[in-house]
Amino acid sequence: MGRSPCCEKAHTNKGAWTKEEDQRLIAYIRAHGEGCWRSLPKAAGLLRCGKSCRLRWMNYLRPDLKRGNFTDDEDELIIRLHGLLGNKWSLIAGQLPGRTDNEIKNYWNTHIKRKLLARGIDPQTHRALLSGNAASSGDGAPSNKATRPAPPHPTAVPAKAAAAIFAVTKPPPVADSSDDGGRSSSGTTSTGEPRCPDLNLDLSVGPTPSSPPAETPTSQRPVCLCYHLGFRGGEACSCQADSSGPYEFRYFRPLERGQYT
DNA sequence: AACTGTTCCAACCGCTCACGG
DNA sequence: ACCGTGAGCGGTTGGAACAGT
Repeated sequence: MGRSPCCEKAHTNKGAWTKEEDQRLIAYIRAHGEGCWRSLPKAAGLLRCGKSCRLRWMNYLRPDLKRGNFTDDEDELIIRLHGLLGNKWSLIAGQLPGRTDNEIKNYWNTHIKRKLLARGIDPQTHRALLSGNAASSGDGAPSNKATRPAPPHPTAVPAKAAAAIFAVTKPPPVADSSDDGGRSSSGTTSTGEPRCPDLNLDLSVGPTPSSPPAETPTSQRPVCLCYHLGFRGGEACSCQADSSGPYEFRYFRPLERGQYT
């Protein structure tokens, strides 16, 4: 049995891509678009595995990629999303336009893990580490955020549930976005620029935006995802919550390709 | 300057998922 | 319902770049 190999290994290049290979791949995708990665290498005249072409394009050559350092906002969002989703890098990347799953995964393993450990937080469970090697290390970690309690259910939600959470839904009415006082997760700064220009999420939990819950018992109310992620009290979302949880919830939607630059 | 250890990231590998026949 | 195929995902690795001695 066994799977057939994804490509003819004997005649494929491996390792770092050359500029010429990059140019060929870019030119081909510009001309024909993405799709059918298996046949792309041959069609594009590349001695590469289709998977390798896809990876190179997705992680490095795509024109909408944002290169450069992660911002503090992105850091915090990644941490919270990881607390909710676990190692679902592609889902996390879906909420960070211009960032790739591979990039986020690398960044997590090289930076954020260490950052959390310095805060005294276990990067896998998002719970406080046992005293002894805890946050007191004082290497400059922000204090407020370090003391935020871990989410109630820190382990990853099942993949399908996670995918459902991030299901693309109909965007909310435009008028709705104008009266949130710039306090949503994609709010604006005093200069009118988006405070978090890349965080235009449309995460739906429960009913779709077109059918908001009417009279729902508290225990059955849909949970605002930004609330779940810790953006509360106007920190980054305008959900109205009282001691029993959020009454209103916002729906976030990943930007369509081309909506961001 | 030379060597060694560490960090970081691009790329690979193998597995699972989704879909069409 | 089942099976085969292709796409996508997450874990891991190799090696270049950098820092320290």
